[in-house]
Amino acid sequence: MGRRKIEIAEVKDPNTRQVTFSKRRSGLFKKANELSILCGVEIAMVVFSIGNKPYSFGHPSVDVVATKFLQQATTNSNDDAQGKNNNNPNSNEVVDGDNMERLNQQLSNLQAQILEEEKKGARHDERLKQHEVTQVSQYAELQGSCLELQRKVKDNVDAIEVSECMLLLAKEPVVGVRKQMTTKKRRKN
Amino acid sequence: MGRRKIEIAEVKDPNTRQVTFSKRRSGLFKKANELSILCGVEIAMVVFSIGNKPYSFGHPSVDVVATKFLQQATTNSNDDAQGKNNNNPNSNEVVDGDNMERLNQQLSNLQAQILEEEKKGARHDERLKQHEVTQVSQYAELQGSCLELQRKVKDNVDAIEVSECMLLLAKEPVVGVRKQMTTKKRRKN
DNA sequence: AACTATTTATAAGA
DNA sequence: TTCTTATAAATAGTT
Repeated sequence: MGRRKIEIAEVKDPNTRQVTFSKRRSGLFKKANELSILCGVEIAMVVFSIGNKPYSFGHPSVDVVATKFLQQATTNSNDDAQGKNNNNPNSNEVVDGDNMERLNQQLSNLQAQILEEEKKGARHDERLKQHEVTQVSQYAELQGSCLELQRKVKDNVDAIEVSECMLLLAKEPVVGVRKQMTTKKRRKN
Repeated sequence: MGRRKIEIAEVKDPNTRQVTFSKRRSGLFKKANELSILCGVEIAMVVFSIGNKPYSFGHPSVDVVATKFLQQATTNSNDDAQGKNNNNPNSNEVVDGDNMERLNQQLSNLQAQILEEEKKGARHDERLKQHEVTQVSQYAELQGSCLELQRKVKDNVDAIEVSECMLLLAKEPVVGVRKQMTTKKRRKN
C-alpha cells in the first residue's frame, strides 16, 4: 500500500526498517482497537521493537487477556487430527495441546497462503490456455522448481508419518510428559 | 475500506458482526505477521471471539512474548493501553518453549517454502508475458504436478497440527503404524 | 465464498 | 521526523 509494492521480507536498511516499524505498528494497533470496538471482543497485543522496547494494546487490558489465554492454554487439553478448521469453540481435545489452538491459528494462516498460491496457479493455467507455450527452457525451469518443492515435501514426510502414528496413540489425555521430548527428526533441506 | 465508510462502533447485526470479525481478524493477523517479518520483531496477539474462542498469533510464540511482557510488567509497575516500557534486556525461555520452538520452526519453514513458491510463480508470470508459450499440454501437466505438490504441502500442514501430540508421546519409537491412519482429510482444489 | 467500489494504509519522496 | 501523495491493500456491501 505505498508508492510501490514491497516484498514481505526483512527490510535491510536500518533506517527504512525503523520507519516501516513505526508506521506499521501504528496501523496494526489502530486496527486492533477498531476490531475490539466493532465486534466487542477482547484483544491483547504486544510488540517488542528492534531495541526491545515493548509496545502493547489491550482491551480490556493486556494482563487480563494474556492471563486468560495462558491459563486456558495450560488448563485445556487438546485436539485431534482434523481440527484444522477453527470452528468448534468447545471441542474436547484429546492430547495435551497446551498451544494447539494457537498453532491451529497459525496453520490456518498458512493454509490461506497456500490457497492463494493455488489461485495463482489457476491463473497461470488460464494464461497458458490463451497464449501458447513455446519456450522449452521455461518448462525445464518449472520442472526444476517442482522437483525442488517435491524434495521439500519429502523432507517433511517423516513428520507426517510419525504424526499419524501419534493419532493412534493419542487416545488418553497426556499431561506433564512433554518435558523431555526432543528427538523428532527432520531431514536437512 | 469498503463500499461505504463505517463508524467505529459496535456492529449491531450479529450476522454482519460475525462477518466483520472474520474479515478483520484475518487482516489483523496477516499484518502482524508481515510486521514481524519486515522488521524482525517479536509479536504476540490474542483475540477472543464473541463465542470466547481464542485466536492467536505469535512470533516466535505467544508464550515467549507474552511471558516476557508480563514479567516486565511485574518488574516495573507499568502497563498497557499502548504503554511503553523499557527494561528487561534478555528473556528467559518459557517452560514449554521446547515444543513450541520446534513447532514454530516447522511453521517457519513452511512459510519460507510458500514464499519461495510465490516468488517463483511471479517469475514465471513474467516470463510468460514476455515469451509466448506454446507447448500447452506439457506445461499444463507440469502445472498439475505442482498443484498436487501444493496439496501435499497442505497435508503436511495438517500433519503438524498433531505433531505436538507426537512430541508429547514420542517416547518410544513408533513404526509401521501409519497404515491404518486414513482419516486425514484432503481438500479438493 | 466471490466480487467490486471505496476507503484506508503506507512506501517513497519532500 | 513529519507531511504529502501516488499506489497498494483491506474491506463493506453486494451477489
